[in-house]
Amino acid sequence: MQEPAAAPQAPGLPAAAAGMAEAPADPTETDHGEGSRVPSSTAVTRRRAQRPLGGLLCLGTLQHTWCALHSDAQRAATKDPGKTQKAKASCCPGRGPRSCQEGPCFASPSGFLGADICWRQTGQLPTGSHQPRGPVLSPPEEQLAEACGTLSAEQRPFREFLLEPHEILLRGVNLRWGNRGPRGAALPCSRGGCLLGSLPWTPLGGSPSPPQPRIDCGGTRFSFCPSCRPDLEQKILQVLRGAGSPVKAAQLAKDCQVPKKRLNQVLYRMKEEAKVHLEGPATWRLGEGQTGEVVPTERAQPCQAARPQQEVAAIPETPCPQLSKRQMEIYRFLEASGPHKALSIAQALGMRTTKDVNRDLYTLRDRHLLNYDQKTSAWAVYQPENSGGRNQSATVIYQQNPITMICQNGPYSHISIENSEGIQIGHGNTIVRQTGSAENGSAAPLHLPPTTPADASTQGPLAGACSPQDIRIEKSVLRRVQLGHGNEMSFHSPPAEGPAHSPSGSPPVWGERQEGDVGARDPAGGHVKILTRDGASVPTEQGVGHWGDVRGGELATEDLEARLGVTAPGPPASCSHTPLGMSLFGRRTVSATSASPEAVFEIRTPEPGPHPQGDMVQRVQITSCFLEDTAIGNSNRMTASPGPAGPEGPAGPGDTRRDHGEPGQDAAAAPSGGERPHSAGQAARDSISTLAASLEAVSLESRGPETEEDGR
Amino acid sequence: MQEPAAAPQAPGLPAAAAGMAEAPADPTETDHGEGSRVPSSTAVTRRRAQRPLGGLLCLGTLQHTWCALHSDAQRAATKDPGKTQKAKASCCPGRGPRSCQEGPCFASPSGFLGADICWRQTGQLPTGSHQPRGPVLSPPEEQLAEACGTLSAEQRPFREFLLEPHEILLRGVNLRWGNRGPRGAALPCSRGGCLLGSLPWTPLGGSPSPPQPRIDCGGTRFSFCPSCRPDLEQKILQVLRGAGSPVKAAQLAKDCQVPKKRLNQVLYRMKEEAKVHLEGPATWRLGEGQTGEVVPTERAQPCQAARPQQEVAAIPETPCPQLSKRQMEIYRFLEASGPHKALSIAQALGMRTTKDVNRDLYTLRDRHLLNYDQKTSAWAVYQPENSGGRNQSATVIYQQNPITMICQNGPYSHISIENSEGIQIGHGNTIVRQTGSAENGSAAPLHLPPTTPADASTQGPLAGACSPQDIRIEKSVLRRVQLGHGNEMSFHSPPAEGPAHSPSGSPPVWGERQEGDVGARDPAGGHVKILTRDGASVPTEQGVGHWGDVRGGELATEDLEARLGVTAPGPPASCSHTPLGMSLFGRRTVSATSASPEAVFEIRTPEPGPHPQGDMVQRVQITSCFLEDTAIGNSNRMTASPGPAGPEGPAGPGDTRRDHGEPGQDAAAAPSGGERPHSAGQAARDSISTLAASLEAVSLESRGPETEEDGR
DNA sequence: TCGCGCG
DNA sequence: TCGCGCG
Repeated sequence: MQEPAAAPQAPGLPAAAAGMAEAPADPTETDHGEGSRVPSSTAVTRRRAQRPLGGLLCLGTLQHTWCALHSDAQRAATKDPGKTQKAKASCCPGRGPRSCQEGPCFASPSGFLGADICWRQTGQLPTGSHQPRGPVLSPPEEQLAEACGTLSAEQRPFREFLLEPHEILLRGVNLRWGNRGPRGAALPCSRGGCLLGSLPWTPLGGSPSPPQPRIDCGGTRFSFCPSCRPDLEQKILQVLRGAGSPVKAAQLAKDCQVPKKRLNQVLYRMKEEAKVHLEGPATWRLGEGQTGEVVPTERAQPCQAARPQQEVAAIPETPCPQLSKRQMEIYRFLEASGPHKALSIAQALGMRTTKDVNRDLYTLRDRHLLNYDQKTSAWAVYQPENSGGRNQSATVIYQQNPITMICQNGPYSHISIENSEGIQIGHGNTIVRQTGSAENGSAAPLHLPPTTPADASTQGPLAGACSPQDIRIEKSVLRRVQLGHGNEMSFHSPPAEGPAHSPSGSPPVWGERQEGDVGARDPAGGHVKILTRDGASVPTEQGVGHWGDVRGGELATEDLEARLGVTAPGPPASCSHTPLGMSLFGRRTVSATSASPEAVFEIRTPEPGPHPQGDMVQRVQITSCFLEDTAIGNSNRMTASPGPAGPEGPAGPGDTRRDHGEPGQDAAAAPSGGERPHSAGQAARDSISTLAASLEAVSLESRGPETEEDGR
Repeated sequence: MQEPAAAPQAPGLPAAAAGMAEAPADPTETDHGEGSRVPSSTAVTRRRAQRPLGGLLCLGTLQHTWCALHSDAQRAATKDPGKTQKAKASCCPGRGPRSCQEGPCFASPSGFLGADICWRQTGQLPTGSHQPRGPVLSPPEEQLAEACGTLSAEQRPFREFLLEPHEILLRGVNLRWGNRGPRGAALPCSRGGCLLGSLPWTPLGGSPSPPQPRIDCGGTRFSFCPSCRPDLEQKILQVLRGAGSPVKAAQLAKDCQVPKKRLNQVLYRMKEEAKVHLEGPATWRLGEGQTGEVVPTERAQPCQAARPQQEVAAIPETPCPQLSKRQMEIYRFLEASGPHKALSIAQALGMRTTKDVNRDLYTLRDRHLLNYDQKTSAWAVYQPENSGGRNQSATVIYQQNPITMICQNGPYSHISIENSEGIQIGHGNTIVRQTGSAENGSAAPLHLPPTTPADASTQGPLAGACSPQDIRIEKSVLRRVQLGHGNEMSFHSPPAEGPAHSPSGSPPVWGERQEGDVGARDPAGGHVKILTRDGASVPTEQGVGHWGDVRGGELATEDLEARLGVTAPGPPASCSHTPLGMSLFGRRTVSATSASPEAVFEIRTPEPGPHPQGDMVQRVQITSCFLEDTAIGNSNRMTASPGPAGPEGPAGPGDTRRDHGEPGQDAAAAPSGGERPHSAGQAARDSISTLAASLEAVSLESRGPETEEDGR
């Protein structure tokens, strides 16, 4: 299931995506003067830039990414030490690009700050056996390196894949904050702030004349959101010192790169503190006692010195009035751990009574960052109900863990996933993984506890209780993914080797392709639409292809096809004029013209109400993905058993089979033979049939690019 | 083309939707004591409530509607009198609900102001022949009546269709401003301002203790957005007069119910004009020559007194279950009039002190319905900052004109359209309409000037210049619609009669249906996805039906089908197992189970850049629509010629054929025979072939509900 | 011109 | 304290 640690050069997908073990980076490539370990498992999570302006980033469209803790995961983690727990790591979470104007910036209690998901290990690791593919524990160095966008040797070929010009890599990057940096170098600031980064390949231009706090690492320089710069006071003093004579406010604002209003706010406060003196109208000089020592906030970081300043971020100046540290902690705690009463919050943050937090709680509520539920007396991160539709609550998963459980805790949640494995999206899902022994021993099984009856009871058809979903999956390798509600996943075998595991060959590149790129594989989807109740159609187009000859050889093409469930059930849909690809995955070489393959699953479950427009909609859009063991739908069940036939059978300690006496849709969807050990192919078919049953019917249609209809 | 004026009872669609001529309303139904003509052509445009709370409206999702001037239209109108010109009719255009906080409010040059699109005829009308189906010129009476939401006799049956509980009718209504009102009554103001209104079924309630400018009509009371009140100058003078002594600015702001900033803006301008004098710091008195006359601004409108409030819809007073009536009033007031301080709110709602409203205000804030700005002490409807990309700039078109030209001036503009006719969406489009004589003479041709070369020059493939579009069309009758960029529309025949023209039969109801609803027609779409370049697929599902036996008989089913373009070009896509419906329209009777038919066109045009994900996307979603003469795509051309063979040929004075020497996609898309007169069917095919050519290929796939694939 | 920080 | 309109 995991790459040999000794095969660092092995191409393929980014390690985290492919579930590879970390490989030592090529020193010539990754030595940034840091000596910090560059994680080869950097699974870069992106959110597409809403609107590129002139080919450059349009920061105005970015949104903060955030993620909420899956309550089940939390519960499980509470019960079972040794589980990974998703920690909160958000910069102005849940708010838009303008949020820095008003909103707070957060740092995690541990000092981490960023937009992606951190993982925190609670309890003990599985003894010795745990070998994270991603930085499960997010070691500071790795975290930083990842945030810097450093690519390891084997990742470098995928840079175009990982980071494309029109896409945003990170909004708030995950940089440690107030902790020790690489090699123990102190990072510039200890206070919360908004840290934004430019990407190496998307220089926003502008010469970095005024020195500003930044962190350079791996060719990427991250700049503070100027208005948030926690060192503004120091910066002012520095400028005044350097000038030697009074400085006009306008000039100060320029030098400090903050709006004049924000500058004045600080200046006048400093004036009260006699740190500066208002020499004349809008003219400032140092206060009387102010002379000497420069607070070392702007020293270049170690990695910076060694590296030319190639990339300078021209980040718009946006004021960012900050929350207090306490408020940030509260917010982040609630964000990560769900609703809590005031007392619990206080205690969780090391305080004693509600008085210690109430003021902050209400302040946060007044700013619409928290919500207070009178019924339960619980405080929770406020999630706007209407969220402006789907795009609001975009959840970008920084896949660092082999198994991600995502709970969409708001209506119209939007999840964007790449290169994940073992994913369940929906409500009431359970996942049981009995990983067989990996090929080379570098990967150790990660045991998740068996599904408890309580868990199983939540898995019924949840149409009424579920909220619309908008899920986009792009350019990803997904293994063992379940989308929908009430799914159940149980696999006991390592996933078949996909392109990510290819020990040789070219990396998959989904961007622009060069012809003759022999050996490159382009997993291509198609336009797919699946509807329940009203029937289902799964059209695809020319992008559909096959990765049939998978290197691992474990799965035949048919198996792969079956796993998506587009062919297995019933008579296969076919259209007369298409080079029909019945599989959404499989390896093949495609031409450069096969851009924008896309698959959209739209699962509509009409609500009980009278109006059809009230349908619960689950929209799943899959683009250029490699899918394996994927179930899309409601109340599905996935059981991928043997594989390399580990000692534990599918009905082993982690047996999670559903109660087949359960009436209704679920029972119908559950194949009778689901529990028996199967061959890999058989297991795949089972999983797929479950899917298909739930979806009622699936059909596929596709056209080839060469089939042109000229409109006459 | 239009209903006989003598058949007012004729059901069918709302008149504007069907292009009906106005029919005299049944006096017993429509006599509101006004004598003002009630336009039967009120096409109600709605925006669906983002999230109903408890099945009721969630007002928190409302947004201002806005529209920006189409530069091309403006330019053309400047050159060519006689053209309809889209007047700038924006309330704080391009800005959100909070825009009134900061931005100016605009009035159209002609004095129209509102959130919807106003039309202004420049030049001369076609002599005598002009009989608007909608108020082409937006006559004041109609404009006002429509804004009031009055429904005519024949519209009343469709009220449920027009106004559904979960949907918002209007955010900002289109009321004339500074022009004469119904029966020539002067409307309050002559300057730009923001006029927002509540609807009859959502009375603002409360007694208007502090007299404020408003317009009452048809049971609806419209209140000025105080901050925008165009009579602020008069109000200031009035207050200063009444005071007799200098007045502090703070007091003035209170009395005038405007923020001090806005007050000062006016005051200092008036000071320049010597109308007021700055007596001391923030202390004002009348200017030297200022004494006397009061401008009559606040008289109630005539229609209020005489009109019984029969049209009050059965919408609960409190849209949100837990909100009190008072809270609703507060919310709606702030929603309509922008941020206000508590005192202003209290006064606006007929109370006296902040104590009267503070409790509700804070309650609403705690529920994240309102926001309190400490800096300004202002309360405002809380709008989450990032409200999610696309939905932010929602443009709701209040269709009042047979021809609407919409320019999406922002990225990710979202347009929601219903029951329109002659629509072009995109950039650089032109529309030429040579309506032939209608069947009953009630409809007269509306001549639009021929396309100027300058216009045509803007119609090239505009992929690079266009921004993504997200267009949803629901439950609409669309005739002569072009979606895309650079389209050209030219039709010389009246549209075929659709369901809207049915002289008998039931009105189309797209909501819940009762079985046995014989004669009712349910235009059903399907899931459609059209892609360019990468090929195109048009899957539909069982909702696809036929309106084949159109009453007018002018168009055969095939023609209708062809006009959508799913069948005409190339070999029709077909799948083996489907009761394939190749037409997205056509009349048929459907069962109650055929909910949620939907058509989604997604037109991707890869940007010049190397990466396909940077594609410009035009997403068009069509649900339950009757489509006719519809072109979707880029740089298409529509020419629907003869019909009742009017004297003007298709190449008449309005000849707008494109330059076929134009290279590239456009030329390819233009059929060679496009300029010759055709039979209706041929013309339709032409239009469709153009579409299809531009779309490269279209395929269709669909499944019937009875075809079940059980997943094995 | 402008100083503006303002709550 | 506050005058603030400011672009």
